[in-house]
Amino acid sequence: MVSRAYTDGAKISNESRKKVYEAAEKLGYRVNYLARGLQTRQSNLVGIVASALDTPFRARQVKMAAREFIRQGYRPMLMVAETPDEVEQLISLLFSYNVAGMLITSATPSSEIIVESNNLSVPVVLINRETEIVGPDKVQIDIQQAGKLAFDMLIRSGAKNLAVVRPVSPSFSVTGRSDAFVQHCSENGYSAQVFNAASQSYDSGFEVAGKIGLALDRIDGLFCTTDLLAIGVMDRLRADWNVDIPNGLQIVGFDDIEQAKWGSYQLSTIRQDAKEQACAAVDLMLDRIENPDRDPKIYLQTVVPIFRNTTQKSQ
Amino acid sequence: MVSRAYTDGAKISNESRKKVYEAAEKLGYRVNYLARGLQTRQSNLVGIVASALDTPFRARQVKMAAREFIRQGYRPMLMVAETPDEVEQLISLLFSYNVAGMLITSATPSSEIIVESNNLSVPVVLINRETEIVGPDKVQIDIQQAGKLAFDMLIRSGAKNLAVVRPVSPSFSVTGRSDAFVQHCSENGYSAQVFNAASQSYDSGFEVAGKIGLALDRIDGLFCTTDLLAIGVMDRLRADWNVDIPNGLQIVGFDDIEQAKWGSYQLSTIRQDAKEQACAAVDLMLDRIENPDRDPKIYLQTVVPIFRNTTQKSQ
DNA sequence: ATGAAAGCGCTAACAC
DNA sequence: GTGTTAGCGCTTTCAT
Repeated sequence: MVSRAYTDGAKISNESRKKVYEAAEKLGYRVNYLARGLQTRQSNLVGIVASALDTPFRARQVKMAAREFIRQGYRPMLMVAETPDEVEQLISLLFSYNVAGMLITSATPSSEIIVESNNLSVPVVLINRETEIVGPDKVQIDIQQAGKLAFDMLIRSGAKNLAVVRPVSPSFSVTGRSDAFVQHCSENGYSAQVFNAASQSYDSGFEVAGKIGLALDRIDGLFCTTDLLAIGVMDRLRADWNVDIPNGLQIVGFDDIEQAKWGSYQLSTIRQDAKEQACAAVDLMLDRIENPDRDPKIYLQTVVPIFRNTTQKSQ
Repeated sequence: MVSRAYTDGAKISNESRKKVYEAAEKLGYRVNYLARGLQTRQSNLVGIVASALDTPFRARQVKMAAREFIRQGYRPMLMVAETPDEVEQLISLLFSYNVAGMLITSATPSSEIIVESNNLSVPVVLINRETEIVGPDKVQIDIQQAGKLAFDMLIRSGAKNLAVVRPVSPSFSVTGRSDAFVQHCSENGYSAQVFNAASQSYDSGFEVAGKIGLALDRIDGLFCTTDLLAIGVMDRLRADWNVDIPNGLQIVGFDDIEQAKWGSYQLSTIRQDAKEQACAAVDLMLDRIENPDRDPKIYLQTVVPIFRNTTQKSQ
């Protein structure tokens, strides 16, 4: 009886429904969605597994994903995991909550856990992660395009001697765009010096800039694979080597985080749209929920050039 | 039988337990925590209601809270709300998921919803929000101490003519610390000019710096109520007025976000520890869950001075 | 349109 | 230590 009042399209008179609502109001009654889910055998809980949540790009990505999930009637549980081990554990936990799906934007989970998600048939979508295991849908930037774009931006702005800064630890998206850049350079008859940074962070950029400073006479165009790296590099290069950017060195970053616009940097960069990414990911998941047996899809995201003041005006 | 295998301290032989586990492994069985919660009438779901998740300080705060919840065996649902209306809606939603409690770090919810949470007896903890309604536990910075500290830092560094930048829209924590600063100035025989910024953001800082630039001859010490404001102010003041910081103007920020350390800023600031804040909040909530009838508590957080390069060395 | 009963996956309580 | 049963809050089905 009460149940029908809260079920759309159930057979109940408006009169009764109104009565139920009034009584509910008085008693502070709420439908228990968890119990409902038990019966209907579906859940509108989803999981978001993320690392480095306090990093500008990731924060934006997660915010957008959470909003979109909520907008679509799903409730995201937030799992923040830094290490691969943690990722595994938390994913495993999510299984026990009967999540309708999960979105992963952190370390890539191991193949076993992906297999498990296949068996339990909970949809997984990976953002900017690579894995050979089939099953999960994926949202990825077009790393080839990204590499080409970085090359084009620097060359068209007049740079001739190229270099790239990338984190040491391999990652589909970040070292991937570096590789694509290098490859594109050599295909076009340029060589690119590569600098390895410890991670993707500002600090790593600041640190590796020590090495870049030493090589300044052989470089006039630098692709930094994340904006944070770029900003760290800029700060160090200006402070310790008094480098004039863009006249002494041109820099292109990647991500287009909020800070790239800041007056001290005005970084020319390549934007990956966090909102588009997040929405694509939840769309894929919802689509998979409706249609569990379809083949895995990849949403390939196009990346766009943003010219600010760390590159020279192209003629 | 199966149930006992997964219940700590249940009467079951190790042998049986092992058998159950093995069978579970083979079948891919998982305990359904939602169903368990239905029976035990308790849930380890909690809600985190946050706005401006893509802002450095908030991102860190939410990350820490989520991690701490997970560590303690709770599962946070993330609700991102920008407007007060959204906050209400999402809180209301959370009630239907039988959350064990909720942590709010966004616009302050209206009193009705607080009353409702009291009635449903779901613990609420507010971070840096004020409300006259009793019920919720609170974690707050000590705004009096904050105001005094900002004053002391500037005065001890040799500033004589003080000013403060604050967002127009009143907020317990942010305009509160501004008010405390102004009050503390006047108690000590100083006057403080106040500049109103549109919001707490970098852009607002950048914008209001237009007005500050005009008043530069009457100011040598500036308290910016958030680091983002401070950074925006610095960028504009350097670019358009060529101000020498700290020799021409000393600046103290608030929060100690990651970017405050960056080479271009090296902002002297007042740190509120996001991790401490988050942990205090979840502690309060868990304590309230165990002891639902205790009186509301306030955790008053002490704030600490960080001297970098936007203030002069005190003698 | 309404009432009654069964059952979702689980635990608690009571027998043995 | 183990088997059985009732019931958490809900929806669904089958009567009425």
